[in-house]
Amino acid sequence: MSQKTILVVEDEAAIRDMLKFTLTSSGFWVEEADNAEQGMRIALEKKPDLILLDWMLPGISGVTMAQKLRQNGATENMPIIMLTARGEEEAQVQGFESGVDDYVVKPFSPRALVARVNALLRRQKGGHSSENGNQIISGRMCLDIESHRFYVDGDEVKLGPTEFKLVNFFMSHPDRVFSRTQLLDQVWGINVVVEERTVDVHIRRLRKLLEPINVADYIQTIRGSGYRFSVVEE
Amino acid sequence: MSQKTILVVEDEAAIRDMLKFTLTSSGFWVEEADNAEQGMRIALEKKPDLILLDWMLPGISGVTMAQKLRQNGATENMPIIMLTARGEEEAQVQGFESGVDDYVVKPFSPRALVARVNALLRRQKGGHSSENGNQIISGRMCLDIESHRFYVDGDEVKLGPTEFKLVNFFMSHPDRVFSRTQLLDQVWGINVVVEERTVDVHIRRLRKLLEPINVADYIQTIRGSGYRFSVVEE
DNA sequence: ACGTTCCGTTACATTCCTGTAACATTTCTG
DNA sequence: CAGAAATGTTACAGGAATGTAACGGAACGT
Repeated sequence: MSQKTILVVEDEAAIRDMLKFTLTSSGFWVEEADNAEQGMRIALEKKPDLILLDWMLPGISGVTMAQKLRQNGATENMPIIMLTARGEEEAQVQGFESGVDDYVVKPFSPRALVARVNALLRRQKGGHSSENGNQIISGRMCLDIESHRFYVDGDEVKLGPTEFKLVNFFMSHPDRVFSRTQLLDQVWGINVVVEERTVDVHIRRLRKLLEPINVADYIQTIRGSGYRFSVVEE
Repeated sequence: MSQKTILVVEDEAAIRDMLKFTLTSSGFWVEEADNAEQGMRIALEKKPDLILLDWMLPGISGVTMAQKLRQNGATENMPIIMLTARGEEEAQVQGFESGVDDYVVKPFSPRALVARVNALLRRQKGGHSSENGNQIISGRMCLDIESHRFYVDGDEVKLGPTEFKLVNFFMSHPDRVFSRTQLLDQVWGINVVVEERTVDVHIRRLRKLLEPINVADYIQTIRGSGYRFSVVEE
């Protein structure tokens, strides 16, 4: 499989260098741009496999650029990860509306970022780790959407309907904290009204299933914020 | 393995470009047509490995084209994936014509589409279940399409018309979950309007036939999602 | 016309899952 | 350390999803 190209659009040189170092060490080829215009040009020329896009850019903002990317047929399906500064909660919502696939809040750990990048690339197509396009592989776990099966270390683990949806959502969005409300919206669906604590119970049920195989700590509690699924050790 | 050719028949240029980009990035060679006549011509000339066909086309519709493809000996067994819009899906009595191998509802994620394309191409070559001529062999079962007979461990099991179609569909699409609606579309046909629970009853009848020979658990219930045919043990 | 076979529907039985509440435990805060 | 807040944990009742059987009718051949 060929080397993946990642386009980094970020005006701060320090962060850009850090990103380049992190991604290069992980085996990616990195293209750089410090503003949206240059970013667009490189996106069209080099056709990167993924774009890391800063939310705040001088001139044309990251959101606007994301929208332009989505409108152009050639760049329409490029995975985009948005970089946002802390405290821009509204920005994140708006980011999703503009068709961004994921976002990362600064400051972030390099490992977490790489995990997110890999997850997104995996969703994009077959990817390095999986041959089959419709399965998500995360650490020792593997989720096959089509056959509706879940494996840990190659052995199947039976999941109930909600458990399956939860795992599916978590594995598609690794290393990111979700509040109970967000989980209810994403997994249960909007317009479904249930107690927030219901989430806890289902997390518990999932953990209980994963305990015997020692993968329960993939699901982490972020006190005061919600839950996070992560392949990275605590 | 040689490069696979995929014919895209789609009138909207934007979607066509997006498809071409997506498929090309995944290593396919793409032929394009913006109407059914041109599509038919290319299908006959280039003999693509797979056809992506829009449901709504100016002039001759995608459905009609699919039927014509099926009637022509040269194009008879080309895999077809139908693209349908959400609105049309409901208007045209959700689902699609039999004769189509798979369908994708717009808007779709490029990743999902590539996954479907790969799955279909894999199936064509005989992936999981081996198709020798007009026989499908799966585990202890063998379905002979020509003679319209069904064998388990070499002994014939008599199947009714619907049971035969069900088994045929399941054995052609192993290890994949289908909702009741999908099964109705695929096995009963698009324009047949029956209760969803009818599927359950026929699954029951099929299981009852397979019980005496202990192969009933090839058909598995995925609570909340539908049914799945699989050679794998429960 | 008669019997057979198959189909779709319905009604009822059963299984399994879910949401909630109640209580236990941990973590935070002053 | 005490109290509060957040989360872990368990049990249970109700309900949704599915299994199952029986009925009436349509299609078909005899």
